[in-house]
Amino acid sequence: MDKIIRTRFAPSPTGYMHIGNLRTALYSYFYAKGRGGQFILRIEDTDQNREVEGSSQLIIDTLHETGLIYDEGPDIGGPYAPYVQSQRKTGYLEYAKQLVAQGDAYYCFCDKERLESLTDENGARKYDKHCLSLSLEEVQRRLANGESYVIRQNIPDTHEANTYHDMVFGDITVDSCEMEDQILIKSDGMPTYNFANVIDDHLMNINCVMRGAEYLSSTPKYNLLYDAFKWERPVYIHLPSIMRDATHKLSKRNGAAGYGDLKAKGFLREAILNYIVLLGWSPKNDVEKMSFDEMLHAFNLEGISKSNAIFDEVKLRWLNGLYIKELPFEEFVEYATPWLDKSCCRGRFDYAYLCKLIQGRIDTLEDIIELVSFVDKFGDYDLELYTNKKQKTSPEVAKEILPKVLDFLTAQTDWSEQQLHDSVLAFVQQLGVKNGIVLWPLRVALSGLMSTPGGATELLYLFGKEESLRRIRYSIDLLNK
RNA sequence: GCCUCCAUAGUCUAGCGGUUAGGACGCUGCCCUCUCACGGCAGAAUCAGGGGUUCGAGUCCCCUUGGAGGUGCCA
Repeated sequence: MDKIIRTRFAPSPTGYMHIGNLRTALYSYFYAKGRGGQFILRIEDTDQNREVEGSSQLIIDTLHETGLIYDEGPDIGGPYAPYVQSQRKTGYLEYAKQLVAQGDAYYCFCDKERLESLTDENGARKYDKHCLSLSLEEVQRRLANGESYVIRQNIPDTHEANTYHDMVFGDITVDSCEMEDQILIKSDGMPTYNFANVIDDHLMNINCVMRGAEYLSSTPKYNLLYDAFKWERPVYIHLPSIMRDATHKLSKRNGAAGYGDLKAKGFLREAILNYIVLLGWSPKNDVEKMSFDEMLHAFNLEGISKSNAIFDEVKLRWLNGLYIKELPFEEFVEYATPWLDKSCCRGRFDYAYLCKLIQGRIDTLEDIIELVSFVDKFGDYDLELYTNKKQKTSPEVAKEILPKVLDFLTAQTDWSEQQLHDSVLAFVQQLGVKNGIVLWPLRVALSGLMSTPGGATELLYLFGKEESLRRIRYSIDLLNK
């Protein structure tokens, strides 16, 4: 019987939820949950200097918001609690000591200066196993002296091929000589990521490790650790990076690299998740728009790409636009309201009607602000706007038509949307001209713009009778100047 | 420098020895239309280069080139 899959998402609390990390979490969640497995959250905060206040909560909140519900984690506990590495401190040193006793690790007292002297002309440095030769007595003596120390992994310096199988990249082989005797326990007593990671994954029964490809070449070192403890190695799934462009990783410094940044720019949760699941994975059936559930069931390892993917906000916008258009109207109004409050329409006009006009015309919620700004752009405008070849209109035509329209509208009592539409069209028919002859000049007269979200009759309704008539009169004056 | 990995249009990708190299974003054109947008249709655009292997290579191998990652008391 296959054992159940246990994956973990193990971010370090560095301040924000990077899109790449979110994708790793998504894949891990889908992989486990799509196969009846478990998904665990563990905070890797062994570097106390880099920890950013509040990050852990941000991670937890984002996971909740995106529906990546973990079975065990810092806030909900679980059978292997605690799920914050800094709180698990006690065990690591003991495990390291076990390795020392076995000869798989050793105490090192080298200071920074000596370490730096080992740096070669390329800036690379490989520890020379200097302290490996220290006698047991000397180590005891220096330890008793309270000298500062670290514990290093003892990796054979003979040429040995270390091979493991990665589910995405296939077999990876690294020569022992290429691996440095990495530090397991830092001088502050904390384990390094490299060590804590292995210990905790084993202790927490993690049998499937999904993470960024930056660990591809250091994984053999972790495997040596698993072997030294005689623990079973997990299944490895390394993921390619998400890039800003061909040569730069997506990062905080260059634009919207965080989930929160994207939300702030008016992207919807569903669209963000849908887009990033496709960045590096393909269902291979040409389907792109998928619900969370569909992604969960479709996700598989075969579809994971080996090469880095460039984050394309333009395509995200397209997908986001799709999601916005499909939003039930009431829901869209809810999403749009805060943005309308931030726009020049704040507190003016019928929000629901505005929403009706804009829902199909935006890709992000942020677009609302610009799209809706047309209401305030009315003023002196270029009369050439009345010239439209296709509609066969010109300033002259407008000058002739507009007063008639004004009279007609002034007499119009029913200002409901439907009535407005019907009676304006009936009026046009009565004049015996084509729709464009009236509608184009009217729309320009109402907006002073080349294009608007909504046509003439829609603008009439949006602005209301008083404002509409005011604008038309203004435009007639402008034409007569 | 050394090590590991990657390489199909501008971008995300399908392809797993025989295809008119498929889809999507973006772009261009047309249609629809009270403008814009939506929608519909059509189009331009890709196997990094060079060697092999094979009857046959985008697919397998090697080299070159380009790129990413690693080479931390960061994760």
